[in-house]
Amino acid sequence: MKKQVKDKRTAIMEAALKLFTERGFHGTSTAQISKEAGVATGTLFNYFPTKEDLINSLYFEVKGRLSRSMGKGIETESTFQERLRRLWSNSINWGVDNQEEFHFVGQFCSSPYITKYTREEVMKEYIFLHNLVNEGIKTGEIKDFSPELTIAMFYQGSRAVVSLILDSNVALDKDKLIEKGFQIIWNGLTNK
Amino acid sequence: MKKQVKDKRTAIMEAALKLFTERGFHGTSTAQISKEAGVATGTLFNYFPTKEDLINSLYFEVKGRLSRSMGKGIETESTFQERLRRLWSNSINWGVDNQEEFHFVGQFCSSPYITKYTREEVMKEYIFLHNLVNEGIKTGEIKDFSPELTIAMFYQGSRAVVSLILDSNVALDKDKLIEKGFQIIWNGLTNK
DNA sequence: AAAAAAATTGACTAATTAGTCAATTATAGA
DNA sequence: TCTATAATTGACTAATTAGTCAATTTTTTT
Repeated sequence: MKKQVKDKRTAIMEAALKLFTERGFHGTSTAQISKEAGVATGTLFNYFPTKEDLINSLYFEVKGRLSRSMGKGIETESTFQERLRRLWSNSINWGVDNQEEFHFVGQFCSSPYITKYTREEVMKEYIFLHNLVNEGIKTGEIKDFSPELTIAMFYQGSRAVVSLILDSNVALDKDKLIEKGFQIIWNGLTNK
Repeated sequence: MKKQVKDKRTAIMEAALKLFTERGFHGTSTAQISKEAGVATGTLFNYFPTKEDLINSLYFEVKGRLSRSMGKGIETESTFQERLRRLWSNSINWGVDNQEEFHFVGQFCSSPYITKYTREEVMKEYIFLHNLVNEGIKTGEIKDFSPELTIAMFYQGSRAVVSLILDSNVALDKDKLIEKGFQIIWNGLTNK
């Protein structure tokens, strides 16, 4: 008895996420995805006209989830530093709690299958990050490096910490590592 | 008239680098690689028993080139800060000057085609980096975060700067960006 | 120069691919 | 209930795939 499929579109995306991450884009056939999702091969093409559409939709969806996780609760923080720290820990915790998504993004963010259009649409979901950084620069809380540089260092830094936590086989203190990473970024962006 | 192929193995690797980066691993056929390299399909399998062997050899080779570029000239620098700065600019300049390699590494560093063995062999090429960081920690020049965290933040930070330089369509001052990036990392790792 | 060894070739194969479409089943509106 | 519309199915196809191997060419050794 197959597990009941509530929403076939979702089932297809979940199957694709798993298989693309495991075996790559062309390494995964549409037949495999359909089978894993519990639908017929034709059904996949009802929801996604091509395999490339599927991975682009998936990429957009996953990056959207990340951006929403990142922003969770920042409005409750009172200082700029606390807001940035929250953003930092949110990012890292998302990666640790959603390994499949984390690796998927890492594998496909610079892959040729993701179109320029998708990349641009994804960018729009991260405007709040730009706003926050600009605010910090304006109030002088962080130094005036270019906002793009600041964001890129912040984002890649957070990915570095997630990889470190995931790759490590010894049980290390996750929260301590998150805080240490934040110290590096915060000290780097401010300058006492 | 085909351009003369001095070394077929090299030609195959160069072709594979270009095509894998452009179209992904399974998106590139061995026939395409052979054609691009100017050899017969059978020749490829003389040098690399399987397609997976080819990409693993290529990954090892490219990461090796990066590590050698990174280390270039550090022995001539007199202070720890200058050695780290040199490492930083070497990394970034390598990425900017070798875009294909840079994107290849980004695309395949967390891909399922690269074996655990290859990853471990690659790691060995970066021991000098660990040594340098440990030296800096021991002499107190940088703060005692874990060496792994330090290296991960440093490496991902340098990749962030390369991406920023490559993605930017406006002509921005590369050297200024490299120096700004270094300030962030240096301020982050020390704490005045 | 002749013989032996090594490198190179490309036609070939069995398996797999993304995507189609006519037929079937499920859903919704009257 | 009956009808119309929408969703789902899976057998099918033309193209492509990684890898093989007997024959040929090139290089090395004597």
